Amino acid sequence: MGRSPCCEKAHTNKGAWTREEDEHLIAYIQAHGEGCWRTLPKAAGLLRCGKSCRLRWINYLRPDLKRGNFTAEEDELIIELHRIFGNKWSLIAGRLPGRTDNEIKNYWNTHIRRKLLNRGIDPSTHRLAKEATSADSMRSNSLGAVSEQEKITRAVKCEKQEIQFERQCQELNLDLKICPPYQQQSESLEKRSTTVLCFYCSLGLTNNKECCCKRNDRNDFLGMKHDILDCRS
DNA sequence: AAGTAAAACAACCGCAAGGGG
DNA sequence: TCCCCTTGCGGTTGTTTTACT
Repeated sequence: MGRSPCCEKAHTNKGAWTREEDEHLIAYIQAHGEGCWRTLPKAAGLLRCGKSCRLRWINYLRPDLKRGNFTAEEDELIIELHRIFGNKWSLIAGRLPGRTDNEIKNYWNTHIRRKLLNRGIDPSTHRLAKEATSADSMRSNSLGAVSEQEKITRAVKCEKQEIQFERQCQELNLDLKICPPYQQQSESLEKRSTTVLCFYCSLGLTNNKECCCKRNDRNDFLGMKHDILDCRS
């Protein structure tokens, strides 16, 4: 006795959704809201698995989705967020209104990866490919015919590179606590909530010289307002 | 115009987390 | 506390579209 399958595979459709199925799903969710995905297909008269319905709704049918090409600013934002979060597509999607994790993931794999590679940047580490290669080889090479003194020298060099990288990360404000980072006590919430962030401040690059918003509050890390991390804003 | 390769997009699958009984 | 169920996530695969020869 294992757990029951998520759906009766013999009686469910697979593959591309038809217009009719889309209409059924939209109509049902508009009437009843998003609820139990497991029971939804039957209730909506769909021969689909609940997971499939959920995916279809979230990725393509939701009314708040933004279709169309990614802008250059969205590109850069995705790159910065990926540097912070890694392959946490849902977290990244949470900072890009109207975009889904699946959409971003596909876009990353088909466009941005290549774009970074063309820039000589390793997409997985966000470091210069040469730099990453030499750092890695320095680590792996330690078994070769290298003197103890040389090993120490290389280790120190590696350490320095890592410290430098960490400093760069710190500039991004990686404090991922639920509460926002340090805030000036004198600021009022009203004032903060109406401030529009520039691209750099929205990423937590609070001291970036490219900052153009010149606002007083530079602590609304990734759009966190009023002490709440709104991942699906 | 036809065939092929590459790119882009859509959907599925398996797993893990969290909640409730 | 444990077990089961549901949901959500990330990786992967399959299909369609576009570009090129």
